[in-house]
Amino acid sequence: MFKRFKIPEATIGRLTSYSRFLKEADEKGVTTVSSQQIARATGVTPAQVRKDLAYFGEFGTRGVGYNPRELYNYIMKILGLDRRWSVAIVGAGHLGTALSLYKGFAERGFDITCIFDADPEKIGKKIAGLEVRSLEELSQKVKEYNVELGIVAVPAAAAQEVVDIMVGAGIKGIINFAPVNVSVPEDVVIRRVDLASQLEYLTYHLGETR
Amino acid sequence: MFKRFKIPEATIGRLTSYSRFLKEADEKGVTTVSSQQIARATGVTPAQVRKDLAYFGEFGTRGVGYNPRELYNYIMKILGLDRRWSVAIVGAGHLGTALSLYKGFAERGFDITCIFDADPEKIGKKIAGLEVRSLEELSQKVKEYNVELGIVAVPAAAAQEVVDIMVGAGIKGIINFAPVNVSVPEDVVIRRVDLASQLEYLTYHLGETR
DNA sequence: TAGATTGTTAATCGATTAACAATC
DNA sequence: TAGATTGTTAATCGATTAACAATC
Repeated sequence: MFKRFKIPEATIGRLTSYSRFLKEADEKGVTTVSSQQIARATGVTPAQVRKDLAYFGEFGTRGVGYNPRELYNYIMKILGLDRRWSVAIVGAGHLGTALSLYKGFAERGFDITCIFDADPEKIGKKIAGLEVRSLEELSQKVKEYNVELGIVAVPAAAAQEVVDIMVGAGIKGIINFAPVNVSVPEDVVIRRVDLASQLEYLTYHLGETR
Repeated sequence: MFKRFKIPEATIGRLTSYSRFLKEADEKGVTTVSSQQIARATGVTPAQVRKDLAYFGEFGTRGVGYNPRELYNYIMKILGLDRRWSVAIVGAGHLGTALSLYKGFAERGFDITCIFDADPEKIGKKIAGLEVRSLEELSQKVKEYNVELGIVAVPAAAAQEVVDIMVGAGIKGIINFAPVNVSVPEDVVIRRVDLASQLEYLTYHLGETR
């Protein structure tokens, strides 16, 4: 879309944090921000900010700075967040339930529209106003709700099978919370979030300072 | 501890995945693995594997390879996982509850030993066999249970205050699930896990392929 | 010894930072 | 115009990969 050449993965993460600062600035009524202000607020260098933005276009005015609202809108467009996304969660256990109820998703444009589980005990129950459905219904509901993104919150042993079903139904982007790597076709984007690994980073760094 | 010079952050993440492969190999009774086998299993180059290990020492035998059990043990030591860690969770909402019940932590040596919440409605309830306690008790319980790591699963507005209490009690490593950046003293390691950002990476990459 | 694989150095690649011309 | 700040190029820094001597 915007991508003309290879963009560092880290740039995308930084754009997210720039956008949060810009939104706040706009809400405060600020009409101009400099790369230095963005940099200070997000903990990077001003050159980094300008370089990150330069990958996608020219959004500022020399000698002046950036308009926070305009730049925010550009970044949201770059990140694909200038519209809402329909998301399915598979796994209605504790984690799946917690994620279904998490308000932060809707705030960033992600609507949890359906929840699935394999356990007959859970099917039919309501979470966040949504009925938990069987995996057999997934394909149909994905079409019905225009689901494009999925979240996997099932045990490791079930993850690959669940992902296959999701991919088969046409889901194009998946977050995997199961502690196992799963494979997907080339055109599907998958990202694994490993909860235990997060703690492992801490213990390594604590050992380091000893 | 092992660190003699600066080690790439990515190396630490890769060590984690090497360790998982090595454990499996050992359990299968394999007595020798090569850097090439480790590389294939974890999706990196053999040179990368050897380089990552070289930061910490010499663990293989030239012409032969590595002993999976030995190398696993070395890596666990490097990561600070050659012992168990006591972890406190603050926030007994849906996410805090899900994390308290998550079995994957104990498997990697992390024992959730106490759970705290500010809400009087939740205090006294039991989650995963543990009583939810008030924040006033945090400092005392941290000492009692030798807590060194903490997980923050509270709303954004409460996160900084909660982190301050944790740091005051002597907790040295924190995972923050609240959607806000919090500050800590230099000697405390903090890592933020932003759930909505995970989905934002997907939408960017989906836009890219359009 | 011949074959294999490590540990390490040198080459390459990529990302960040510094510097500055363009321009408001 | 003078001062400020962008967009971009060049310099630097750091991480990955390739190559190979050491050695089992």
